Amino acid sequence: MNSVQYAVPMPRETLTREQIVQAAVTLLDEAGIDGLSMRKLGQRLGSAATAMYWHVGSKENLVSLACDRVWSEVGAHDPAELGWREAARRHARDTYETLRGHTWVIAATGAYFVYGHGMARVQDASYAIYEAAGFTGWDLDWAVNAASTFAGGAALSDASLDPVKQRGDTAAMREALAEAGEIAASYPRLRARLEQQAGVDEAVFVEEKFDFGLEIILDGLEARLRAR
Amino acid sequence: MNSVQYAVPMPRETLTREQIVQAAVTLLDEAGIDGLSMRKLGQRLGSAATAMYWHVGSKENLVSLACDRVWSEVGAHDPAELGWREAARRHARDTYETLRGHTWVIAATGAYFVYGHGMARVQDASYAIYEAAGFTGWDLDWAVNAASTFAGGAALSDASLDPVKQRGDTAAMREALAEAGEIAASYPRLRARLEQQAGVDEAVFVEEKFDFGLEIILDGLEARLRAR
DNA sequence: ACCTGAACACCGTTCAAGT
DNA sequence: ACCTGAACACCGTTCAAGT
Repeated sequence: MNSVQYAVPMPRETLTREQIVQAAVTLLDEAGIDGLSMRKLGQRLGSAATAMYWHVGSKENLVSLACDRVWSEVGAHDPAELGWREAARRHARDTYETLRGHTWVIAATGAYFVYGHGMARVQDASYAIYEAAGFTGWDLDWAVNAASTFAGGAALSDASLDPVKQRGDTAAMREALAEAGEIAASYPRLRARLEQQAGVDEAVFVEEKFDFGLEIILDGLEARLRAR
Repeated sequence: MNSVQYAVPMPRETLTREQIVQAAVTLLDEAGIDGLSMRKLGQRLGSAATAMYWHVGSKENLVSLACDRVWSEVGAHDPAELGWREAARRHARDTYETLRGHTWVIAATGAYFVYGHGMARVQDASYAIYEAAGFTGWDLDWAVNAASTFAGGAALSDASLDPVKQRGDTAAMREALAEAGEIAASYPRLRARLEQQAGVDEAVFVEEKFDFGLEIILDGLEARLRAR
């Protein structure tokens, strides 16, 4: 009579670390770094908020895992096949695009300790590219750093607009934006540039801006190689 | 008999917006972005946490004001006096050093909308420098962007170690660091570089790394100017 | 092995009330 | 004009207890 002691666990599969991290990424993409809470995440997964602790240990670790999952999206670009400069170009663009799709990674990186295989693999790939270019020793570190710092900085620029996009419809936010515009307009050079930029397609603008900086850096690195 | 209706306000000066922002910067420097709370701040200032709302409106606005106070620390570097390249160099270094002293600005920039006169002044100064170099139109925007994106990216790199430094003494943190080391060591190129870098003075390392990247960018920009 | 619920010590913010 | 205290709706995390 009590052969079935409790609900059979058949249709209700057990929670997975992978599943939790995936849900966290989705929630972060939708609601930003402040939009993630263990309770909201639990609600989405249909379980208690505290169930997650068994799988991921802490919120910090969960965010770190989520970041690493994003880093894993960055593709591989073989310098032997493409030539180092083209591989470097694609690697940097790919990194930037990936971070742009998950801007909360920037805020997370500043607030939590983030490191994992995804990020390490991207770093290693970067070293492979600049090694193929001919850099060795400290110059190799510097070259890798110049390119990836620029990509990270570009992502930071984008991330700074994220809080606006996240709640752009509130009155307080519109007011803050208007105030920022007024401040910028009170500096002659900024006003002139804003007038020039008005009405330009932002997507194209951002793309060209990134490509210009990237080519500048690749030019500079190539000049260093020749100077040897 | 009731001529003194309540405590005379003589020695107890009134709270000031300036005072609150200053205390917030100090607290943020000490405890990082997660270390700031309205209650802790109120405690430091000897008043109720809710007293701050009258002066700064919200935590978001307070953080924005704190960031702008940091931006105000960046100095002015006159291209007419120093030459554009030296002015650009000092401007970028100054920006980087300032952000390095207040790494929470990076996390704050990703989580809140941050803009103010301090930041606008730094941008305007940057435009002045690259205008003096001879850049005009969109190239001027791109040149300003290349340099400041690199400085921001370098600050982001530093900020990523901030969570570790903030609570480096905990067992969980040491474990996380050791795990990160193990991960990196499993990639051949990263392991080789880590072995090379072991025992090098980190301060010098960081400085040289930044200078290399900066000169690369300035080289690249100068080449563009010549190509016209 | 995996999950729940209650509990704890925190948060940001609002608002009526005080001086 | 400026500040307090209580209150509200949230947090992350621990832990005993359940299945």
